[in-house]
Amino acid sequence: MTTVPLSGRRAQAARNDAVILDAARDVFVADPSAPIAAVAQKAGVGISALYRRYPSKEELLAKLCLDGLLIYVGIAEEANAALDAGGDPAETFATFMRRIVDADTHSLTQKLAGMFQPTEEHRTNAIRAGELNQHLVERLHEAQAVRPDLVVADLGQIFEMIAAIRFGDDERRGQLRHRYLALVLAGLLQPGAEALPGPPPYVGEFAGRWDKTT
Amino acid sequence: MTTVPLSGRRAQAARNDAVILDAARDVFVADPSAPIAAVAQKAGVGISALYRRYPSKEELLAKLCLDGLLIYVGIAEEANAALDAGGDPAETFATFMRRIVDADTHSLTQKLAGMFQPTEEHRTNAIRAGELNQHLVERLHEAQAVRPDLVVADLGQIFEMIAAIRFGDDERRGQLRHRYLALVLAGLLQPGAEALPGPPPYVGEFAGRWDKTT
DNA sequence: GCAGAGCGGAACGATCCGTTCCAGAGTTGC
DNA sequence: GCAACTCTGGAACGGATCGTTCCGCTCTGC
Repeated sequence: MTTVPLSGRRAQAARNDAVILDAARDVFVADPSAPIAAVAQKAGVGISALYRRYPSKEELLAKLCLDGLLIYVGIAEEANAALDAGGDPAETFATFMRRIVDADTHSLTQKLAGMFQPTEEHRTNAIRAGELNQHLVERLHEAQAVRPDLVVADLGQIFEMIAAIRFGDDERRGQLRHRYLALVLAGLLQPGAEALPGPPPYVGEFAGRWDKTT
Repeated sequence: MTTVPLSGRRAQAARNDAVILDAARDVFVADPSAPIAAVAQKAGVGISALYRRYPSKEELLAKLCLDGLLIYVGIAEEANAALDAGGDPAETFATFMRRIVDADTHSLTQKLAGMFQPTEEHRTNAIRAGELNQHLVERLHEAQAVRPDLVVADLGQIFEMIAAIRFGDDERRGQLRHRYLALVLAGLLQPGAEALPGPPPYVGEFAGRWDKTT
């Protein structure tokens, strides 16, 4: 980030950097298999402006996904820090879930996984995210803030469920997602609840998502 | 259904009727935009066998969707009947939800809506389903079996969330869906719960889904 | 004024998919 | 036993979509 005010073509180019990335995020969050032309149109630029910055669609998706991972890791770190600092477990957990849902990192990470060759950076951050999740769930169990059969892999499935609410514009979708997140949390924050049916998911079940299929 | 054992080409044709419909249901439930060749392959027949029975992909989808609607209506009618007969509200409701999830009618109705021109039969059954939902929710509120801010349109969103769990084979997917349905029900079956945040969905919000877009 | 960075969008080639078509195999009526 | 017919598998066709390339233009920095 430079504070020097750029002018003319350079300024437009610098603005386009951000505009294109924003448009790409919006478009691919709404539809992971959207054509690249849709991104250009949403950004209000030509296709050349895209290919000048990213050598291929795959690299653009990889960038978006990595951004999503980093956002997730950041929020998860803050939640863990808050817990370790003695914050109220239930409230900290609820805030964590709300922040992840608002950032819609699930649509940037899990939904985009498999559409590009993951880099080492993707892998390390995905592992880091897993560690943070595990730490978080352990703390919640220690504090007996959640139902005893909550498992790390449940988090991903819950985000997947919430992300499936795709109705309406940004604001309405956010409202509805918060509604159902609150409903799920109401089921989750019951330390004395009896066990949910069936074997729980385990993290390894979902690892295959990152394999590029085509 | 005839009890006369058919032989030769007729028998094969009769068998293919069922085989094709089963394959189509499996394929399109797994991926609503799957190519028709995938159905033929899954059914183990040629493409001709499909086009002999349905004049176009659209009509096949319309048939599957109508079947799904009828299944939904049937299950909803039984739930309402059980309630009117004095069955336990919470248990009847849970059973209703479980049966819908198992039948996966959401993947046959909502997910397929918009991919074909709906017929009058689709419309009347969709309306009927809405009436049954409304009646069901009213009974549940009268019995104070569920949280007071549960709304008819919540049912559809919940089915949408559960249907978003698409992992693994049939059995594993069923297990996981039951797990998260149980979690949601745990949040739902709380007559004294405080209100969920944000304005609730209303049925009209989702009506646009049935419009054919292409 | 000019070299070149940055851009818009047409054009290209590959892929996918719904539908049609045809030749052959099995079945039925006579 | 043979012609007519039904049903089938799958190749072939035509249209649509989409990632990528390419060309000509504009504007800027010097």
